[in-house]
Amino acid sequence: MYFCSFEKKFKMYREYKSLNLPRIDQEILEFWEANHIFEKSVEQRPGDNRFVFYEGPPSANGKPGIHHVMARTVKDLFCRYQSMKGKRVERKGGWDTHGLPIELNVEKELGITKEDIGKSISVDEYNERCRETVMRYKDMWDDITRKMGYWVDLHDPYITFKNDYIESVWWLLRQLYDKGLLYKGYTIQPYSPAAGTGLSSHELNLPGAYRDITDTSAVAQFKVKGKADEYFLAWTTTPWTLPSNTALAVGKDITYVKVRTYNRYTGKGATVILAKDRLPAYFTEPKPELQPEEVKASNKPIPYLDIVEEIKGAALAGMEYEQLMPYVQPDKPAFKVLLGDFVSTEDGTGIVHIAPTFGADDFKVARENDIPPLMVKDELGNLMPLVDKQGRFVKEVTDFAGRYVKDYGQEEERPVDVDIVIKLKEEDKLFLSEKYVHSYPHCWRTDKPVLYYPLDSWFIKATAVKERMFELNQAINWKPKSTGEGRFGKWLENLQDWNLSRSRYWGTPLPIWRSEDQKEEKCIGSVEELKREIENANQALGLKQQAPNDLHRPYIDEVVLVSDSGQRMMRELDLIDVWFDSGAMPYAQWHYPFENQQVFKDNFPADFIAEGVDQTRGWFYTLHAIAAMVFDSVAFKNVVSNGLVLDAEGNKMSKSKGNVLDPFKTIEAHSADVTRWYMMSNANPWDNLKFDIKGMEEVQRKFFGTLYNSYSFFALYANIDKFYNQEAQVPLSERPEIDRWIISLLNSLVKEVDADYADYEPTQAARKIQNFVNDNLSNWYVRLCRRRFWKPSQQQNGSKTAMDQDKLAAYQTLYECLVAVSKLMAPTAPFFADWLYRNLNNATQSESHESVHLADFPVSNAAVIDKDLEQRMDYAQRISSLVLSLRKKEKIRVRQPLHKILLPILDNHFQEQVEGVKTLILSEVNVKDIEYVTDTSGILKKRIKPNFKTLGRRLGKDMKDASAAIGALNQEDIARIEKTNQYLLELNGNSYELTLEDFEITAEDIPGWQVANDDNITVALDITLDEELEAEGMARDIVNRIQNIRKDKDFEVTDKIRVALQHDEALASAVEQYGDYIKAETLTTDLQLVDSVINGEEIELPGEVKVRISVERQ
RNA sequence: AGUCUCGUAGCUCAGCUGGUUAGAGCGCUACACUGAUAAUGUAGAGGCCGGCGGUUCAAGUCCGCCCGAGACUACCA
Repeated sequence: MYFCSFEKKFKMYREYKSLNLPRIDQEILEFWEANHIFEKSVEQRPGDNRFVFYEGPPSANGKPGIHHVMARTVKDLFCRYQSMKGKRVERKGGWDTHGLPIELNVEKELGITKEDIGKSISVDEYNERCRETVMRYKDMWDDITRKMGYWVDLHDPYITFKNDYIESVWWLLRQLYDKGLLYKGYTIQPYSPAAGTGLSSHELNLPGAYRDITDTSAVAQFKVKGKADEYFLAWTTTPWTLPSNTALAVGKDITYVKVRTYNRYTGKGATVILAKDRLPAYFTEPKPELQPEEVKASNKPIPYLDIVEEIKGAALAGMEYEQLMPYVQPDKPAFKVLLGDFVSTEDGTGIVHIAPTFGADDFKVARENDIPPLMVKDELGNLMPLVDKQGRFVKEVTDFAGRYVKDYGQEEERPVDVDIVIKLKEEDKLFLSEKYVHSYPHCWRTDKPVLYYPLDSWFIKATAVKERMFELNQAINWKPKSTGEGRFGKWLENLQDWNLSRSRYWGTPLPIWRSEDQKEEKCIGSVEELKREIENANQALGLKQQAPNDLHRPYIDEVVLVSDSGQRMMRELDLIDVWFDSGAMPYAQWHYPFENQQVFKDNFPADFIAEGVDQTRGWFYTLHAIAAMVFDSVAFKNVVSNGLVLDAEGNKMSKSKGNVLDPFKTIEAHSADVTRWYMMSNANPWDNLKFDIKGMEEVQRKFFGTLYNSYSFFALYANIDKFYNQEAQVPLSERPEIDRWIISLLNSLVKEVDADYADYEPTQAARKIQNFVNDNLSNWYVRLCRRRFWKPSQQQNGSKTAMDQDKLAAYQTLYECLVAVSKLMAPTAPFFADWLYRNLNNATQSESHESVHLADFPVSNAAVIDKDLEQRMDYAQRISSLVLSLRKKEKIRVRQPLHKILLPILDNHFQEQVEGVKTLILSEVNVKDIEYVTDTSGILKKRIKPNFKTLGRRLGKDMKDASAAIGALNQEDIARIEKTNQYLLELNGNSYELTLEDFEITAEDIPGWQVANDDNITVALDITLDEELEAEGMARDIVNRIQNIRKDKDFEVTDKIRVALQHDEALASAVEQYGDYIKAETLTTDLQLVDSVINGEEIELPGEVKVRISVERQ
């Protein structure tokens, strides 16, 4: 692979035909693996200086997508950075292996539904299938992990279905249980009567779950207690819940009115109460003479007699009313008006009917106000709501007993809602009934409507530690901040208890056993305890049970324990929410507290985690909640939540749209580094990324291409000159301005990039590196210094060619920059960075690290940062740019030297600064001199503007006029202000004393010259030519043509040549005066002007001169 | 429905605590350069800074409302 080595100690710098990034990926990957670079990068750092990272476990049940590359780039980058900063960064991998998606997957593959489990397939068979499925794509995940360069330890990952893991989870649950934070309660959950199962919100969010259906809505009249003909009006889209009504809710600040009118169905007089804002929805206008006939049976708003009273909702609270449909009596006082913050006046009447058994809000507000739900006892004596689990009314609701409350395919004359409405109408309890179209959730499996139904569940009383969680969150550094304060903070403020229960099969079983009468229970916190309890039970109940080898269902369900009073206890059949599994990883990954107590202590809490924003209420929350509740601690100190990866059009990538990008193909085609760099540099990781291949190509060309070019350039000449960084460093003070400049910039860059990485700002870091490489290193430093590298070293003592100091300085400077850049970019583009570093360092052996990832992050040297110098070079760049634009305007080629630049100067410092970079500017733009034009010359035309910042505050309203007045000042005024440093501004009767700093004065023009401006710099160019300049210009053109020929003929850069040039008047003085120059530039040993050139080629020179020239290798 | 993010040139993005010609890169067009050459430089065209209203001497920037895109959470009479 390496070229011949002529000095044994050094290898040459590797040179390439072209940049092939995917091959670099491959080569470096092999190198890392063969030499265990990842392991070394961890182990070489001391254990008492850790940076703790938690890997959020992916599920290997699905294939990795491009968004995973995004999330993992963020993770990898900061870990690599901290590694280079000297931290020991262990990264234990993990797999999330439980949960509904896995079960659904298996069911789909087996073509079964949940009901089949335990019937057509046994639970252990089913779980076995889940266990197999779970790791289905593990190889693919491992592969993408390698290929994208994500360093994570996959040899010993934590796996959530392992017994040890489950045991730690049990231990955590036991801690919560002991703190009284675990309880069983019932709550209103989506429930599918047709499928006989509760549904998770995940299932409700499946596409197609919400569909528009037409329901019969009713506005019912609830009779106010103790008043004749006075009613609360409440609207419902589910009349079947009216028999279960036990309360009404109003808004505290909503204004209600009492309206006298007639019932449209019965014609009876009625005073109805509703929100004032909702009046127009039901009534037209007051009509004191209104007759009952006028309102008859219209579905439209009706007139009313008058408004009797206005009342705030707060004043209604506590009022009682008569039960609307008295089938079942409550066991406690009910039928009261409550205050609910969810009440709005957007639709309905502003009064909400409350059926605590069939609505989440209803349930909550009723419980808070101690209003009972309406329940009956089933045949076993258990309480149940007025609708059974099949979705039918219980027998106690006599009129409708046995009827389905929604459409479950039953055949009937009318929906039960309609019959209820008819009954209310007959009883003078109906104000209005209408058809109503709304979106309603359906069970994705049976396609039938879902009911909100009270179900038993186990909860974690998260609300009890809400404040503490909020407090702890204040200490977490969120990226971006808004996710922590907004999304996460708000979530914590409105925290609900955590519903842990899942009635499923493949998950961590809830370790709670209950006696049959439900009065005694035990929570098991370890396998050992389980064994002990089994032993007890065996003795007490005469059983021969053994602790199961697998803690999953169904084996664990078979375990019978015994209560303190000697009753049999069976396990509560629930599994726990998989999110608890992942939130438990800080402990369970180490099998804490059963093993690894010290390891855990060393690794808790995490310094850093990162996942997608969608994990805010997922993993981020569960980590936080468990740490807060069990350890009264944060689980992580810094968290980066990255946004989504969208397609180029900004659509979410989804399989159904077919716009999913295969991460393998992307990486194979464009390399991991381009993918990573593109993702980090294009937008902040927390913003959504519109993933566009064109953007990737741009990154490849602009950044990697340029950096590669810079390296190739360096390698080409360093090999020729045998520069292996062995010489003593040329002191900075002895290096040219431009070297000191790039070194200064480099050190500024190091400082800023270091700070950006430390602050979890990868985009800032990437952009700064990119900017440095493209604009400063390549387009300025290398471009301007090219000839320093290829000019021949000065002969010393006639024989020995030692590199002269200027050339050496150039090599040392460029080398230093390239090595530093490789280190700065290493966290983000680990492959290319290592390739670059190793190409450099393998040749020079200057550092002992075999990989850039084992090196230390560069340290900025404040002593070499020279802001004045940086500004100087900025002037040089801008002035050069202006001169070039003038040349272009005047159509004068750059090879034609010119006499001078005129540069107006406004202060001495500016002149000093420009003087420092004068030679640079002159050679860049091919001009002989700079002439500074000062004020005193009197030829400058100046422009004056107010300084809005200083004046704005003082002048206030007069600012506008001041701006006009100041703009109108003439050259003499400006001169006077500059001289006296004061100006009295009279405006609108006010006078203001202004000083120089209240103005911005710029030189704008030099009358009679072509000028160009850039902000506060103005440049003019002297374009007059004389013979000598023309001769020099011609000489340069001749050099140029000879160089082209050299290149056409594929001469080596070092080949010496002989040149014969056909004589022409136009060339004569050029060759005469600049012959030596031409020879030196082109490595010509012999330059002849001859009458005719037989061989060779024709060249064209300025002035339409055509001559023949012959160029021969010596 | 609520919460949060985003909306600036054809595309991707900068625009700090409000300060007066709104920037960069890419793309496009033209020109130049040619010992980094499947590179490089210069110039040009291209913007009611999503809309409306407000605060202010001054708004891309602050506030309110609306529209659009997206995410999450919830599902409501």
